[in-house]
Amino acid sequence: MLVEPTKKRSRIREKNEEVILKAAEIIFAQRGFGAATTHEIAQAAKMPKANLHYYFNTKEALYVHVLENILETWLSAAHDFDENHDPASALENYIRTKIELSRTNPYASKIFAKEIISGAPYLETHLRKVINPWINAKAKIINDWIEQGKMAQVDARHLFFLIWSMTQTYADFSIQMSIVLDKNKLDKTDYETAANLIIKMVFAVCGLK
Amino acid sequence: MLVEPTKKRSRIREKNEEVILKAAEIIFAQRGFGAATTHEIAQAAKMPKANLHYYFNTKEALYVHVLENILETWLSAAHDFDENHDPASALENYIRTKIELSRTNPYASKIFAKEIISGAPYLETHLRKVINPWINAKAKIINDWIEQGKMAQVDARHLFFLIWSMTQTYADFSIQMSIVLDKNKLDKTDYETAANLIIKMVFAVCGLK
DNA sequence: GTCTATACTGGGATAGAC
DNA sequence: GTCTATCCCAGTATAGAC
Repeated sequence: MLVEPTKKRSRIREKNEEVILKAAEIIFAQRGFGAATTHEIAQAAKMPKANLHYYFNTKEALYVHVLENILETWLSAAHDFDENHDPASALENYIRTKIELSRTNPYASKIFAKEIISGAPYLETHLRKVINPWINAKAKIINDWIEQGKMAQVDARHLFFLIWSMTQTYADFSIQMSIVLDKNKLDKTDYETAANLIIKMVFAVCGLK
Repeated sequence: MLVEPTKKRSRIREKNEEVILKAAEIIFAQRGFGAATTHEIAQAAKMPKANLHYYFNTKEALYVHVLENILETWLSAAHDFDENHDPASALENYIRTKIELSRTNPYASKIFAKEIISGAPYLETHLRKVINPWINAKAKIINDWIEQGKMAQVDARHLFFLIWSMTQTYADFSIQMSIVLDKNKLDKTDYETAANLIIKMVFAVCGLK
């Protein structure tokens, strides 16, 4: 009688990998890939450094896992920007979702930002394969809306560049903002003020509402 | 008869420090402080690593010099945003200057961005001392304009957060943009499109023009 | 699966000849 | 002022006991 092979990854592996990924996210956000140390990540995960290498062979493999998780969150956030909505509700939903992501998921945004600023060494392939088709589809939707007279003429790609920058800056540059606003941490009101202001600007330039 | 003391820094020191600072800017922008290596900076400056340490004792000292240069450029760019202008020309000038800085000075923007995203470990003091007073003065000018009925009610600080993000994203995220726009490098037209779109959005939300 | 000890490498910094 | 050789530590990764 054969021993049952482990068909699924063990419970304990599942759990530990999650702890490591969560710790890694924080350290990679603070330091970037190159400056992060496995020692510091291990400390944050409250386990010896050797265990990191047991679950993720190399620092690079760990980083790539973290990046992939981020992209997943990213893309699932963009689900209801489609041609079944009107421009106003599609854009408002999208902006509010992105701001909410910046509030609840600042580390992901920071890692992504550093990766792009560095020249996207680990992400360029993904960008070309995944994000490019995504934005092309969205740009087509916007251009259709423009043709149908539902919104004003606007460069769809540059509009997305600006929406991305305005929403993500509330994660990436939050330290600068708390210094300027003289508070320890941005609160929910700040994110609402931001969302409303961004929506107002985008609506105005799109001739909406 | 005494030997004339070297009253000014030698010509050759002047020259070499400049070469090193220029090389360091590029490498720090790509890698961030922690991941940059003095070896790589020395290569970019076409001199042996030891010479770096001769001119700048430590990597940290070199980084701080680079940061200080950036802040200087930054602040001098904001000179003509004052109460002697009308809101429209002040804002338009400021946005065009910032976009032009992103185009001509992308490394500075990237180093600054990574420093802030990392939690501003080397810049927090400067931010509190220099940039905070700056934005408070500008916010006061804007609030005066609002009181005088020259522009619509708007949160001045958040308006600056958004202008900074929209203009600097054309330096920091230019790699992502060239992928999306399917070109090797952004050209002058892209920066003009950006400036015009940003100005349009800002004017709309401020009730200008 | 966990952990200590350690091998090995790369990088910051310096000594000292030129 | 320049440069080679080198010191030394920090960091990735692994061996091997438990």
